[in-house]
Amino acid sequence: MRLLLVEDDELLSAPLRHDLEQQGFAVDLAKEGVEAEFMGNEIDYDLIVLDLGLPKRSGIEVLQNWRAEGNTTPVIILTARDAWHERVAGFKAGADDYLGKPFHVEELVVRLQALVRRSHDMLGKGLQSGGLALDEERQQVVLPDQVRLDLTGTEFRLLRCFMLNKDKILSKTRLTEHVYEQDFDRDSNLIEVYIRRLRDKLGKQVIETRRGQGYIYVGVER
Amino acid sequence: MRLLLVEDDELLSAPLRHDLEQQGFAVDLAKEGVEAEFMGNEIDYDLIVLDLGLPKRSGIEVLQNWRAEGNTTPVIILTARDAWHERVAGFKAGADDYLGKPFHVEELVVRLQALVRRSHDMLGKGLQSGGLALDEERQQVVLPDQVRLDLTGTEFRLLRCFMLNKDKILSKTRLTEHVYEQDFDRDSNLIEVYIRRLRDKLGKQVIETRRGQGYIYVGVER
DNA sequence: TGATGATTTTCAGCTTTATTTCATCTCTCT
DNA sequence: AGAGAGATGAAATAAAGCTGAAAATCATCA
Repeated sequence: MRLLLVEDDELLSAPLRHDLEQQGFAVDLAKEGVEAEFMGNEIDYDLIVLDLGLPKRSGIEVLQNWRAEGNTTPVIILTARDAWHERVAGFKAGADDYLGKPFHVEELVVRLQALVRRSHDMLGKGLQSGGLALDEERQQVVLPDQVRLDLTGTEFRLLRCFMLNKDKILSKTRLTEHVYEQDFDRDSNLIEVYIRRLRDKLGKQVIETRRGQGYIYVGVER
Repeated sequence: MRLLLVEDDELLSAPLRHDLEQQGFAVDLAKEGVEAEFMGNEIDYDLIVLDLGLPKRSGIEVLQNWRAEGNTTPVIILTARDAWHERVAGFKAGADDYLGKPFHVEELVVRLQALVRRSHDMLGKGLQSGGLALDEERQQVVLPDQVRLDLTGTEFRLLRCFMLNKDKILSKTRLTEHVYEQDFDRDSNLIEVYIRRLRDKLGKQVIETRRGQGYIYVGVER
């Protein structure tokens, strides 16, 4: 899955790139508009993540030029959380989706996967893993017997993180980083509390404890 | 933009499907009448392209059954160039447009886009969703028992937005964008106020709250 | 134009729910 | 047994949403 990331801010692009690669994308990085336009046209990407607000050439313009060239690669744009006009302009220019900054990497990944699925016409619902399915639309988890449970925002993000990393150990710090924006390192047992809530809702065995290392999502057994 | 293509001739459907997908439609294919009828009723398509002259069940019959079910998805029918009687029958059965075979794909795409626009902008006859119907003329909502309620302009726009997106979470910002043009003062509880008014008129359960996410229209229960 | 009624918008206090903290308990490893 | 890591339940805090009423706006018509 080849992806072009257009982002001028190194502070943002470096970790983002890392996370996306973690998720299995082959990431190319373009740091400014002209370069982005060239790469987007030359290479056949599966996806493009475009940060609006580039220095030289505006992201909108780059996108317009791609579309004018007949390039139909799915594009998701990143905008400031409240820049409504940018989004509209983005859609008009041919964007397929947008995401407001700041965002959780998981959220971006989910949107990207949705875009890929859409563009491949592989209609499918949400993320499925270990016998559970996530319904992003309604922020619910679907159990094997089709029963749906409501989750709170934090519970949902945490569970998504687990489901994206089934059978992998996730340290508490890693989980904290993914569930909460940015830093956040207060010494608190938040993760423990939410692990408990998830276990209450999904069953105790779904998330195992690896003492001293973290937690691991093993899914529900049949 | 989700589209159902009902076409039994593989030689025609395969390239057509490809072209439509190229144009940005998510295409589902039904190869014969019974299947088509089922899919059209189960899935909430934006458009249906229906080839008359299916083997088992006639396309006309399928269309009639959809309409009988209250399904108002825009339907464009494909007929032989000279079969004017089929066209008449098609319109009587509730088709929104027709196209004679053979045709250029571009022509079909243009008609489809026009149809979408028409159905989204004006919804001429009346949108039906979740047991409620809208009377655009009189700006009223029609309850399952045929009782009519007057709505104010804002209430009406808001409800229409919900009915077009049944069972989907709509965030307050998204709703604001639909109900009010352009940008808008962000910190105001207008949406909450109008949600309340709608609930007062339609019943509390019709619109559910997904705290932190938005609202979701689930229709009236039977 | 100015009065009237309808509709839209604002506001402040209230209720509900989610998040976070905290104190205490339990387990496991040495 | 003791120390560290995690679990648990309850309580405090902070958000998000709800509500009723009043103020502002708009439309209509005499």
